[in-house]
Amino acid sequence: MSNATAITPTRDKDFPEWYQQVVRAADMAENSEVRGCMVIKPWGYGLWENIQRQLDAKFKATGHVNAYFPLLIPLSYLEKEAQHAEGFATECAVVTHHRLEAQKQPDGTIKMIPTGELAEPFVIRPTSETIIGAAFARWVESYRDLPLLINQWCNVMRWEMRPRLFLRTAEFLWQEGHTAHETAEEAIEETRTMHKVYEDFLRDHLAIPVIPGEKTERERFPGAVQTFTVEAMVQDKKAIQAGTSHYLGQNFAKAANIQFLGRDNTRQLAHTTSWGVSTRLIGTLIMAHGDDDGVIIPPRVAPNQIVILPVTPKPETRQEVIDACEALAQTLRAQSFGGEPLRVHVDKRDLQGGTKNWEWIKKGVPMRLEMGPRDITSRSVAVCRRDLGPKAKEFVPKEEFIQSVQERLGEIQDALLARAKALRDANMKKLETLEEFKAYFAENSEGGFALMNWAGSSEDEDALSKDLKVTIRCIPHGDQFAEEGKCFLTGKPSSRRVIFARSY
RNA sequence: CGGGGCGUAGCUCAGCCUGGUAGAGCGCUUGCUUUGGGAGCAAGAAGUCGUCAGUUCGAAUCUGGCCGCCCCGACCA
Repeated sequence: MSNATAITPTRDKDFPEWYQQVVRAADMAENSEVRGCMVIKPWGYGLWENIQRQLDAKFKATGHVNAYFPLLIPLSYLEKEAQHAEGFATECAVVTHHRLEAQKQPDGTIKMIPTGELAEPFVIRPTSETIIGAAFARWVESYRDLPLLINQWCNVMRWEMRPRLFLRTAEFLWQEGHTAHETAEEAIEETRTMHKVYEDFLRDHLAIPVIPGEKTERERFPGAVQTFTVEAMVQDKKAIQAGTSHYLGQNFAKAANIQFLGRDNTRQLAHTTSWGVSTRLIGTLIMAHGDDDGVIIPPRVAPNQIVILPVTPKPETRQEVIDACEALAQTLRAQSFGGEPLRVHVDKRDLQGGTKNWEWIKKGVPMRLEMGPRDITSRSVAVCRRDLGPKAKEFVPKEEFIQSVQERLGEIQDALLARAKALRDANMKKLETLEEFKAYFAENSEGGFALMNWAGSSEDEDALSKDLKVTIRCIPHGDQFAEEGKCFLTGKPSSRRVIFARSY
């Protein structure tokens, strides 16, 4: 093959199409016969399992426990919180029947006809605030029952108009944390804690730098009092919301009647929160780190961190090479990275070396090792780092490699974070006027994160969104965004810059 | 839900305008050659041309209904 890159088109040529091709080339997922629903293949699911396990440990460390709630939500539950109901109304799958009747057709085939209409339809959960709220109402009687700190790993369904693998599918996997607290302060504290957990996880595990901040009213979760978000920038300079945590006030407690007898012997409504990340993280990771040869997975979450490719030019030495590779794999598996045993795979398939090599490049394995007869003799391995070019290869004495493997994986992890951070910082710009703003987000311009002093209304936001397809991604936390100035649209005084960007 | 396009082998598509029941590339299988490398040559397997109906001696090709998918908008973790 003479292709300069493994993926066509390249990122520059057509980013959305590149994304689709990368997912396919990495064999992570495919569209299924069910509209909007994907099949997550082992390589993609393995990544999800690692994300899941590592995040779960962080949830446990912050005092949460896992539980599981029904997939189906009584329609009436959704009617209890008006804003929430409206927010999800247009994307709900509804279950109306509970049995089928087989009808024989004249041509001998069978048609299944739904019968047994339900008195009250169920909605397939788009999120579980309402049904978990109902459980909380039963579980909470006294302030002594609080806080309630629950997480659930599950699938949810939102009937999206335009699905895209990992980024927006009708069914997706996620975790949703739901907590109930005695006071507003404590609930807000919980919301901020989880917001921080997401920020840390994205940075330290996925090597994605994010900007933590708060959503404006317009972008807020339906029914929430405050929504916090971590916003990432991907390589086409668009923003993607990578995780959210919501302070729900007493809105859902009121709707579900989560009441407790307080320390002062009066009945009070609980303050609740919810927070979640989804398989969208995988899409974010791909768009943040991928290159024109495919995905690049940060070592901490890679299904395999190291793949060993036996080089077997002659049949008579094949077994010897494979044995040596297996032995090396065993040695490496005894080592750890990020607190977990190294995940090492020996690719013994009887395929051409180049084919296997490119396959793992496209899948984004952080490190590839090649070992052949000559390397056995010289007691060395050929080391290829995925974050460097496909041809970059370093011959390292085997013992030295074993000794330095942690450090080497750490370097890749760090390099990916540094690269993503450099991209984001280079595409974040303070602008002052509406003219500059319009030019920044003009049809053919690159765009990015525009940092703007802002004091506009939701209606102003709406207008900008319709006009330029740009929204306020967040009101960022942190001193570097605090700045006295005038709103670029309304001229009103503003003490903080917000982030505008096009988004996924 | 509006506006446009498309449904032909596992994948990407040609053929349709000018009706005569199927083709290419990639992938797959086998063999030979090659190989520190996504190689070459040869042979082979694989499609009731989305679906239902109409026109016709005859339909992938013309006409209509239905279903599905893709792109552009509104919605979105």
